[in-house]
Amino acid sequence: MSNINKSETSKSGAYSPADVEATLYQRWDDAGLFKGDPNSEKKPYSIVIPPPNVTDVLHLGHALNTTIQDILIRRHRMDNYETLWIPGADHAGIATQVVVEKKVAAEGTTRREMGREKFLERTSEWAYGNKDKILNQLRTIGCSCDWTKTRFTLDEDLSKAVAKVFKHLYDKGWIYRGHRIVNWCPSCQTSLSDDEVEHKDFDSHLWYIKYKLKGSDEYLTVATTRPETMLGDTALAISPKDTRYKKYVGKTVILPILEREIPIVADSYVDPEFGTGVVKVTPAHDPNDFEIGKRHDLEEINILNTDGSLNENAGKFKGLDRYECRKQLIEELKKKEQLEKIEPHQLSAGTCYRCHNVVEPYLSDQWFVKMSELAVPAIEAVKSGKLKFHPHYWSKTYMHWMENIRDWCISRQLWWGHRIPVWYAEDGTIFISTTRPTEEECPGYDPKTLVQDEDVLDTWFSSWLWPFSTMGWPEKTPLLEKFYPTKVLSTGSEIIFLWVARMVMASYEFMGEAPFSDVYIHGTVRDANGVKMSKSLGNGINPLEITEKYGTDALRISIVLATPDGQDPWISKNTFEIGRNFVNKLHQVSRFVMMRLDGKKPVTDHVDKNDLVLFDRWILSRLNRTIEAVDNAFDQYRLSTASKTLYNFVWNDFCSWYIELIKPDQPGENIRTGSLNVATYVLHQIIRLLHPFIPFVTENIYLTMEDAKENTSKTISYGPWPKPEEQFINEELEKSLEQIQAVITAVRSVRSELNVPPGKKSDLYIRVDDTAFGELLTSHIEYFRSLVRVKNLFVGTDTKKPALSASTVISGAEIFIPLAGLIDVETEKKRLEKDLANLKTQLVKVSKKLANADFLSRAPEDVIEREKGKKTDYQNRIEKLNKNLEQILGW
RNA sequence: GGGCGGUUAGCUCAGCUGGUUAGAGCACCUGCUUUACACGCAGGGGGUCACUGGUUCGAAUCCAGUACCGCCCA
Repeated sequence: MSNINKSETSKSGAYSPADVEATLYQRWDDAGLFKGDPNSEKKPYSIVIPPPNVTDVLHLGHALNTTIQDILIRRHRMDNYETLWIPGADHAGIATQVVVEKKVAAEGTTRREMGREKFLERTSEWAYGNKDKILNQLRTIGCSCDWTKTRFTLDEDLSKAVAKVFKHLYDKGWIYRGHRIVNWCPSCQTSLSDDEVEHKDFDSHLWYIKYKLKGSDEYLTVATTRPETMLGDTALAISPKDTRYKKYVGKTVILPILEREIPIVADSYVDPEFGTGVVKVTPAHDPNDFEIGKRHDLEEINILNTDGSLNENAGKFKGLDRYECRKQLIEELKKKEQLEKIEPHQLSAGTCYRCHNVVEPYLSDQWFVKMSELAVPAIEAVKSGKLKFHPHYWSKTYMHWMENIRDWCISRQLWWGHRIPVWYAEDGTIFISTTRPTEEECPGYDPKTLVQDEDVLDTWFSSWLWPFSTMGWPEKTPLLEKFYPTKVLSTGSEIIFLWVARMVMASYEFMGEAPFSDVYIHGTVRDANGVKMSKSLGNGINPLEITEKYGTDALRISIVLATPDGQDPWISKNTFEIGRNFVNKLHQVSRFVMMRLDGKKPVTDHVDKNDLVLFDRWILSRLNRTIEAVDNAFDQYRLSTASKTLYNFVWNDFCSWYIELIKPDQPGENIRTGSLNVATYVLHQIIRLLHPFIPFVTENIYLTMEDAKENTSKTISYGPWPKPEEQFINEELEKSLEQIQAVITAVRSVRSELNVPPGKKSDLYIRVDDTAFGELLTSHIEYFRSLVRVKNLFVGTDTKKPALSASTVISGAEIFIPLAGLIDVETEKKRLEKDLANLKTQLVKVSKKLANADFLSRAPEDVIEREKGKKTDYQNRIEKLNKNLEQILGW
């Protein structure tokens, strides 16, 4: 013990996690502790990690999310479950390609110049390197993932799953190619699904443009938020109900600048209240206009290149960026007096979730998944309670999305990802295959003439299979057999649609059941001012710096303590002090216990019920209540509550009360053997309960207690997980202890307020209301003598108040401390008057209640009794205080 | 526009089935080299529970509305 503690305790005496953590992690990993065994007889408990994307570096959000998962995994590993936590990463098509394209650009080349193959080589190199980096960072925060099962969405097995799923859905008619308006990111130069678009509000304008009627001086004014799209206008539209414009339907106007003749149509989509009631119709650049165009058989004119610049259909604006075009076009309209006015306007526009540029509605041919039928079992799963969200209200968000589900655009105009397994013959016939079809696979066609789709699939099209593709599906693997479905998915609310919902749908379609029974949604990490932490704002905290400064355990417990169940945590750098302090406290108290054991083998698995004093029975009662509360919190996925419960038990009940009470009066004396055994037992239970939260310090204490630092087969990781034992819970006994605590606190308070030097001891006179309280005190004074600095204790129902003594009144007793020469009459008087005023307020309250006939007739009996008891107690104490005050005034 | 959260001490949060003298941590004030821990110990100050109504013998807690903050969807 002693030499071990030297290495882990710095000069100041504080715990030094750096000396412990890396070694223990290595030890666990080497021992194969994290491996999930599909042949095990134990009940399974599995989790798949929400794969961080390969462009990520570890941030506090990951730390929170993975700590939660590790807590759940470790808790169940201790509780005799066969646990499996599958780690991995996803290839993040858009994000990764953007990163690598930037690097390539810095070298003066482009992906097109490099060619597909070379560019992908380059991307792989970077992505695989970064993937290993971030997964290694998870080890630093103690994650007990089964690293032998690390998966990546582009792995061969997972790619097979993707291809199989594509073919299955295509054959079912649920994957189709559509000519549609999609969200186009001109910066990433790819389509996006609806869920990858983030809507943001912008201060913008409404431009009112005049369209001249053909062969007339009259004109119609149109209000638009995107004036440049007028270059693609192929009609104007009005509401059929709008009498103002009815007469114009069927006539034509001249499109300003391009001078194209376009018709005026009536369509019920038009809101007569918005703008002027006349809208321009641009079928190729607005989803609603696209629908109007279909209804009226309008031409679709695409005016944009893929990079957001104007194409040849824009006339003289060709080649200009969309926003430069807007500027010049407005100037031109002004010159031509075809701009009526400009009004300020709040605009909500979609932006790309990867690069945050404004996306353009863009007409193109893309692959879609039909979602309506996939959603059916996924909706039912939540309705029937097979799938539960924690906190439960997130199920409403999920349901709303599911019930209004729209088809999913899954093709991306990228190179990094799963290439769409579609081959086209010259006549448009389609064959599905990841590799060039063989002659048998395309009868009647020459395989050599087939051309594969250029595009790749949305990354989420591979991650929606994650819970089973990582376990080897479509093969029937032992892993799937043992560990599927998983138990719980832990994630933030922002990917409920993108990922969680889709996993549920895919799992029902391909596995026939939900991928997990519980979804744990944790908060989003914010800085000290409540602003979301983000790379772009630079307000993030690097978890690795925290582990260096405070230790991994401190990072973990702090972040869990700081994250309210179901809410967003606000975290600053000194948030982590709470965890550091707690970890140190635990280390210190275990050091104390070990020192007192003085080399004796500790009893850790039971207590001798025949050798217990009041305090021992009390801490056992508190311990078992704590175990119950912690289990209860775990059942409800309230990890913050669980951690706080343990924090309070350890710091207050165990350290501040129990240990202090069993400490011998004199430094040299031994602790009573029975109590020392209880302390050891309780400490052992504590480190078990805390191990999921702070695995390192608890394992370190365990190994020290077991004297097993050199024995690598020993570990706390396999439990047993403490179970509550009803027999130890005793409310009466807890009440007795509360009475003793009340006396101790009252004496301390008096001494402190009167500035009695802590070293000065005094006698203590206590006049009790009943003899039971008196006996409780006299029989236990030896245990708390040093806590109240008492020389001689005098207790009785008729104990006299000694001269010149301070007094204080608690429920059931009057306490006198003779302090001649230390009492200032004014101070003492003020103290008593303050107490008196307090009690009088309470008495008024309770008296009023008891004077209320309605209360007496309607409130339950026990409540009335309680109130009566309070009244008597207050009156009692007030009377005593008054007497003491009178006496003081006589001094 | 629709939906979902939130509003309790200076700050971050508990307070779950209505009855508590409304709690904790941090911060603040006082004292302390007390036999593990100053990353500590002991004591103390600090709150009209956002607002307005309602239900009830009784509301921080339940209901309705209002205001403000945040998120999601359109």
